[in-house]
Amino acid sequence: MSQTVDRALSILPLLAEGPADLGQVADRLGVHKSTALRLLRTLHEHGFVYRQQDQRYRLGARLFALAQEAVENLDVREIAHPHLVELNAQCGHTVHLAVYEEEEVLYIDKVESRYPVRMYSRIGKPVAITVAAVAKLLLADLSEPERRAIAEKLDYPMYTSRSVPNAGAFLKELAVVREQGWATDLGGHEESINCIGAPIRGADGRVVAAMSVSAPNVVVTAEELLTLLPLVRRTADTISREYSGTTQPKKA
Amino acid sequence: MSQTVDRALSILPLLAEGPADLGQVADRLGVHKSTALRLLRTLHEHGFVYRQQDQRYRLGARLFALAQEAVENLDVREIAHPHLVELNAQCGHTVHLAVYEEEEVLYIDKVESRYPVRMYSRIGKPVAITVAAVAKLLLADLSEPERRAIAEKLDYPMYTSRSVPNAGAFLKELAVVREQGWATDLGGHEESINCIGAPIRGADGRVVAAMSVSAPNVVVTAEELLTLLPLVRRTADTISREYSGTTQPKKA
DNA sequence: ATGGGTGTTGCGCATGATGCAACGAACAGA
DNA sequence: TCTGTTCGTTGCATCATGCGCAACACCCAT
Repeated sequence: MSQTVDRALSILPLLAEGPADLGQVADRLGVHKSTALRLLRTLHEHGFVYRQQDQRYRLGARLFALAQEAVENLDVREIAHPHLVELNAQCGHTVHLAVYEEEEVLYIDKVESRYPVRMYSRIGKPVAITVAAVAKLLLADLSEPERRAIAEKLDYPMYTSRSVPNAGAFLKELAVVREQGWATDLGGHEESINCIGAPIRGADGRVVAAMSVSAPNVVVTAEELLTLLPLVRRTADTISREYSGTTQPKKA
Repeated sequence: MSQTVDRALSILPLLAEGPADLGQVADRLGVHKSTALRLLRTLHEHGFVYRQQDQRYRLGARLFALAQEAVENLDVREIAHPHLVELNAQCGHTVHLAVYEEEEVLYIDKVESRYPVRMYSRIGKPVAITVAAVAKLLLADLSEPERRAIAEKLDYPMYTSRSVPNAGAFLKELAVVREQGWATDLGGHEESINCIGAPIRGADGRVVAAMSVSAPNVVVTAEELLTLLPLVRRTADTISREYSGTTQPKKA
């Protein structure tokens, strides 16, 4: 791995937190100012970094453009979106779509609840991987050795008393999810929020994405939420069919 | 500028065109395969590229996550403020900046008039949503069903005889604003105060904020205020450009 | 003037990025 | 099964390149 590139790339997440001046960047990278300057200049030439009048740097438009293309390459999102909206119209709760990539689970789409009480989640943000229903669905589809490898590597923060506590419990949960074809998170992330999810599969049967419906206790109980399971699974299946059925969007 | 970083960054736009294998990347970069491999590995470690099953590389979802985070931390106010001050210096009137959030329009910045007669408004305070120019601009950008939903939910207090009286009139007004790209409030909130506003847009063209200039009749007439429209729009556009990070000018 | 805070430049040194060549794995055809 | 091709990967010797330093330029306060 290349040291120079490594440093340059480390600048980007740092700037995502907010604008920073040369000194701050150099400090956080642990390099000399002149080094940071050279890196920033290179990033700047490629449009990944923008320099505002006060000379501070922030992320540039090019990055946003690339991100746009990156997400367009995830064509599940495009196909799924209208169905997520429709599901939200039917049940009123928050709907999420997530994918697994590089040992992380990321939300890539979200339709907000119609109820005033909303949950905090951010598309593009890594998911609480040990408890979220979508994470369980995505990991459950990995091969047994992969599942084990990841399960052992993870931390198991006890967000609540009902969070998955350790690798053993997690693997057991994944086995259940794998078997039954759907997943829940009953207060494992936030005490008062329940969640049910279903997998979206590609033509080869592999899970390519997962979706979930979340709602706080104060709106519906866990049991009531579970009555939505058939609807959620039906929606996921519809998306799966459309995703694997239609022509390949790949160009020659 | 750093050669290594330069090459690494050049890979990303290349991958945006579609997945590519090691050989293709090396060729297009004009470097040896081993070099390309090292660069790709570094990009991979940072999650900027993703390796699919067939070993080909494509852009990683991490890019999307990064951009998402950056957008959230982007502070319109910070960027807009100096421009608002300058506009105030040029015209002397009160300048407002507002955003739409959770079915409310909030003032988030204000530069006071240089004239002794000031208007009452407070940063952080909800705006008179049915009449203020900034509110019209922000709501006009919502989707048609959203606009209608909100219009129906609102109250239409008759602050003055020229206040917008009902949902129908409001929706009609929003259509006009949407079409012409600017908005006014001529005595709709307080009898003697007029106001013109323009939208500030993000990289995707969506309206992220709105700004306005307000002045009482006793200082300038409505017609005189309207002569400031080009200046206001120009300022808003400048802020939009800066906010979305569009900077070609390779500074000399 | 003076000092502390920036960002910028030129330079000599050695680190670290480079291309090569050899290797391994997967595949296809004979 | 063998043989040739085409991938990705690794170790290594070479030297280009990125490195930190120190000096400089600039802006603002005092």
